Amino acid sequence: MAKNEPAETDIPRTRGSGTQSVYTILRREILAMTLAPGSPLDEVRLSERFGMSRTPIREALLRLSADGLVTTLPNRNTIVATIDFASLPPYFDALTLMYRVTTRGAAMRATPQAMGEIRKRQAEFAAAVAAHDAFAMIEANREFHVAIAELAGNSYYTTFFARLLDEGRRILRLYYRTFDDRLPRQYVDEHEEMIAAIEARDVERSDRLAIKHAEQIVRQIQDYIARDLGQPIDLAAS
Amino acid sequence: MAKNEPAETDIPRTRGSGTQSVYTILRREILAMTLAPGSPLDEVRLSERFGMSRTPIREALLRLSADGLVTTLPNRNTIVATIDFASLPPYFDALTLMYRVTTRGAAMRATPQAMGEIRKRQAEFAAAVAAHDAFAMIEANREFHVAIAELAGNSYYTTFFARLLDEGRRILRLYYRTFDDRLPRQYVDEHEEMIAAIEARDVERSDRLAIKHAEQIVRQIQDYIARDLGQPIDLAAS
DNA sequence: GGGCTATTTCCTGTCGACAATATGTGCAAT
DNA sequence: ATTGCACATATTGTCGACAGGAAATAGCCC
Repeated sequence: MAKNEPAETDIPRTRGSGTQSVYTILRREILAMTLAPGSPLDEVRLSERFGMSRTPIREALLRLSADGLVTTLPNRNTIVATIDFASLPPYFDALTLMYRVTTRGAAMRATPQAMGEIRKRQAEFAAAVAAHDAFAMIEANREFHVAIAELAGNSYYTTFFARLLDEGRRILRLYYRTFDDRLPRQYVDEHEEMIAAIEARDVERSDRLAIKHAEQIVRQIQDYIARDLGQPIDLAAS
Repeated sequence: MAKNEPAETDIPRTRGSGTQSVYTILRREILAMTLAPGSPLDEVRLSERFGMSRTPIREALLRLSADGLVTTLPNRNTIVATIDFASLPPYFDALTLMYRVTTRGAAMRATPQAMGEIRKRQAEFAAAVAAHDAFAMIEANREFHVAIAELAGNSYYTTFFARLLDEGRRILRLYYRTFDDRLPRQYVDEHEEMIAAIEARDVERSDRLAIKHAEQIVRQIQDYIARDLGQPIDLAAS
């Protein structure tokens, strides 16, 4: 890399936007796995990259740390949070529960006009699947479920669920990396069923669909992990 | 206040402990309602109080902001987060759900030695009730339920639940302020029942007790709010 | 040559200062 | 008296610099 690499933004940014933009960019890169888990995040290097002082960088890292996306090693450095496969079963439990609670809640409060946002997200999801764009699909999936959670109208659930879904984005990214373009049309159909059940205000059916949807995802990822861990380890590489 | 008020700590603190201690102290004061909701938190004044520069103060405030305990008004100041009574119903929903999930989970994984921590917390809770110490009781109650959540072994639930319980501490503080020393022995008994059900690994009974316990708390606080809002407002005070 | 210790180096934690912005205040005009 | 604008003030957002710790390196003793 050249010595005087121009910073990411040379236009003088507005006051207060520094932390925000760094946070948003790093967050996106972490979730997209552009920044691999465990990668060191050097404050000085980041400040050079973004063309600002270390202070806004530090604040962005602090926010990421609160989100659980990075780990701060005191007096040493900050690294991208690693993915702990041991805690996947609890993760799936929590995810399933939130799928259920938010879908049930949405079914209880569904109104015709409130379905618009959800349908829009579903359309984006379907488009991403059709375009074989795994990244866009994962993002649209998150937005779809968050939209349902917002309809349910409990901000505690929405916040917690959004966090779980974000954490899951990295795992899904690992998962879909293995079969790049064969994205599951099945999820699109399941989403459609959920929309129908919510719109019909059928709470119990929504609940069953949420469970089914969650089980689907959990099973697929567990299969992937089992397959992956079953593969012979290349001892020579160490 | 004197001009050269000595700072809270004059001993030179160890590197990295600045942010941590400020965070801990402010957090405690906010949860104990020593710092009233809406109180302004001035960085300069805090830096004078704690005898350190604004930087560690800012980082502590940032962490509190991530916890939802303070609200940052951009380019203006930071205030202690207000209590939004409108969002109490969703809060109670979430709290009840987490009571249930963690108690069920604990009942599924109960082992004789794992009950020790829970019993210890319950003893502290009972002692606080006997001593008519509302603050200690609220804190012990939180620790009791977090201990159950930890036995359940799902860190996602534990984290979320702990956050909910913390947020509830301020509401409970409002509540118990009204009848200072008449602390409900009833909760002690309910806790005992829960311990027994968990130890017996009776999941369904644990669940029922969790629901009952949650309903109890919700009802009492709702009564309190209804009573409070029903009281005539002293217009002269404005 | 190997293990222990001193030194160096890199990076973070903290500091004081400056710049930008929002609120409050005073004045003038209607 | 009230509204609008300019100014003053207070508080945050950002910066560059320095100091303290931990890992990496070099030196020393065996």
